[in-house]
Amino acid sequence: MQNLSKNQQIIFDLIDKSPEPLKAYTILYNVQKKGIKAPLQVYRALDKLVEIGKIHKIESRNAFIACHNSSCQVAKATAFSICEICEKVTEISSDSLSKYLANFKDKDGMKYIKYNLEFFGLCKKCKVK
Amino acid sequence: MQNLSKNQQIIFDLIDKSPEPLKAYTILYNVQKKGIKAPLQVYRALDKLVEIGKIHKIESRNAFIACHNSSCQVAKATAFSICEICEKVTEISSDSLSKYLANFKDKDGMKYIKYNLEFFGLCKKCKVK
DNA sequence: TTACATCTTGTTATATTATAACAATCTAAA
DNA sequence: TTTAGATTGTTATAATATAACAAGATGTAA
Repeated sequence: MQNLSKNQQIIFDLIDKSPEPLKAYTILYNVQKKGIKAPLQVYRALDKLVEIGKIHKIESRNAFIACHNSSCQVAKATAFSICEICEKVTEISSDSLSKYLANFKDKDGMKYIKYNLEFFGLCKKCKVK
Repeated sequence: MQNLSKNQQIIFDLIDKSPEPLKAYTILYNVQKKGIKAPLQVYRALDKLVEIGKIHKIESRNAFIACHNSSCQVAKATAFSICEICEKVTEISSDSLSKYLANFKDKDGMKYIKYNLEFFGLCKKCKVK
């Protein structure tokens, strides 16, 4: 558990308090007043935060959310549900799912400790409408 | 099962015969001699091909591969293994996996018919080296 | 067969996402 | 305290993707 650098902390705080995934350039616009001026400064912090498991990238959306699941910090094994209407993203913490996927063997008998799963559908709210 | 349009067919043929996922601009360079000159022509064909299930997008790589698994054409439920060294991508066709994921319920009891799963690791060849 | 809707194409321009390259500064451990 | 590694700052550019508009092709139902 290492300490975050200045830029990493600024960017993590922003993502952590956001109710929705943030895109790199949205982050940039929001931290310019804190002295972070260039895309690369944002991407470098994002890379590091992803690497140490503090945030995850939602690949299908090119956006980033904070991790609230202590177990995936090591494993880089992530699962999300994404609402196709309101774009709400929720990290899934299911022991059964993570166990199933960690033990899954492909046809060559290969196992994977690293994966990313994105479920798509409608969230509760959008389903009702 | 609809017929493909001219551009869709050209682009599908290229992806289908490629041993590896292709990126949009790689596709563009390879079909310019066939009269497809602009990115948008490529992206439109790709969108359609993804929509009808003839190809899949590898989200973490921004690349496209042909589908060889008839069942996902309808379901849009996809799973891949990706080698982190050689970038080889293989579509996973596992009844057990697809059944598990199709029946998976999140903590709200929600099921998802649509998902994308990307496993990361080393392929057989790269593991040996 | 016509008329209509829908899909597809072509084209230019631009938006969005991400990295290269180089130099300086900070930080923590030996 | 020195030194390796991490972090920062900066400019430029690469890579990925969409907007907007006009025209042509296609099929389908009256």
